[in-house]
Amino acid sequence: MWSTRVKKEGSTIIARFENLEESKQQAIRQAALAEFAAHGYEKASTNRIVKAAGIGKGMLFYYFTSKQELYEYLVKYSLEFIQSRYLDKVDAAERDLIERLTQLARLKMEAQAENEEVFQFSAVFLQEGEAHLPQELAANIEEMKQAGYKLMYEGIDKSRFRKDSDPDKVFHLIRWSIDGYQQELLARLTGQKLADIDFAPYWEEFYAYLAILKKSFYETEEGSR
Amino acid sequence: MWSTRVKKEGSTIIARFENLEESKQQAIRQAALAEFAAHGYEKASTNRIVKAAGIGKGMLFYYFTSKQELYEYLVKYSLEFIQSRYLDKVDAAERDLIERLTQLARLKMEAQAENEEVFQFSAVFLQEGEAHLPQELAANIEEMKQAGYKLMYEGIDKSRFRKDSDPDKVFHLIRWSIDGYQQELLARLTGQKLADIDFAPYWEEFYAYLAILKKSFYETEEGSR
DNA sequence: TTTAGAGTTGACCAGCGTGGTCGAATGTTG
DNA sequence: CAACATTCGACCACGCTGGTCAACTCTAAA
Repeated sequence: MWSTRVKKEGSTIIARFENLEESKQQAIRQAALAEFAAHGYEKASTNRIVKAAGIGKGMLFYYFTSKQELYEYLVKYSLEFIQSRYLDKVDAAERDLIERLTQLARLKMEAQAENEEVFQFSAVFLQEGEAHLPQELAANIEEMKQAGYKLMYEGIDKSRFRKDSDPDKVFHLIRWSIDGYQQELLARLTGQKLADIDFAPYWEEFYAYLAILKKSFYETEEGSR
Repeated sequence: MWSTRVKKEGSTIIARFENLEESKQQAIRQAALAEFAAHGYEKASTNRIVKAAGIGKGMLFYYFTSKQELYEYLVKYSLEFIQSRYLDKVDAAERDLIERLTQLARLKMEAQAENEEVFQFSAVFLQEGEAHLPQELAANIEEMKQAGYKLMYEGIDKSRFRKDSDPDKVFHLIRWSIDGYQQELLARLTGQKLADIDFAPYWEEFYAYLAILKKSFYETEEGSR
């Protein structure tokens, strides 16, 4: 049936994995992502991965030739996930800083609720750097970093900020404030499954903070007064 | 000479360590702090510690009966260090939030420059929780957490904030802003020895941010206008 | 000079967890 | 039936673990 790719000459061993039912792929991926996220490359254990994934040891090395290849696959997968489920959704035409950051926060939250492990794992491979990775993948990581950077810093209309202060500094103060709220919220929510949480009350709280930020850092609309 | 404590009945094995020359104690302590900070309790290696400290394997277990005891000693040491070199120096009578946070930031920076490893290690044992620790020490950790919390949240005069916004929210926004600057500065400075850095320009930059915060979040002094 | 004992070393130990292999068992397909 | 893909976990060699200990040096008192 779907065995075409496997039978062909030049089929990669990894194709065996990609032709698995999605639910099984997902189980293995999540187990592996969580393991690497928790321990980093060197100290991650393939034994713990297979146990958590509910498969025999042999299968992991039937799907992937080595721990290394598994890791590379996960990096590639995470990169694609973050790009398509998060970065691509951002409207770069939004020139208002608070609107932009709110969008970033909301989309990231949604993507994170969809697959928490990917984001935890990405923190690991961003920190571990090029070690254990072919240069091509390392370049892809750098690209994604750049893309994220642009989404955060580029095309913002700083003329809306209060005129009596350095707009670059105001920019950062707003960014830090929103980051701070996000971080603290995430800390408050540790232990719970993100996907199960009703975020409505938190968004309300968040908007109250934004209102204060606008009042404090934006030029008032009514000229003098 | 200083062998009195060792010869006495009831002398602890750890006294051998405490009677060493300070420089040697320091070498061992720093090596161990760095190792535990980098790897956590379980994955920290006593072999790497002795190598980094420049002593033979045997000596570590001559000074400390076990890895566990070494860990407990380091926790105790770090607690005392942070208390005496940081928390105790804070002037809790300062009721202005920005002044208080500035003080906190400055004192923490100074203490961190004095012994970076202690702070990195403290992040580890705060996260690892009570595991590997006698309840008495765990209680001490909790005390220090509380003390830190009070220094950050207690006795602040929120009446100075702009009247048109929820003072608790303004409080947090200011806190996040200052935290954000501190974190970003620390990130910018990774790799350099904190102790070697001339912080003067950074403090200047910091004060520029504070001026904006005051202008934006504090009630203006000149009544109406 | 002898000697007791503190200080110091690193080879060594049993044990465990590692990434990876493989023969055998079990589908699945023709 | 045969051919082949899939699945398993016992097994392997190995590296590193926390901890021990016989041997050695150093110091200082007798």
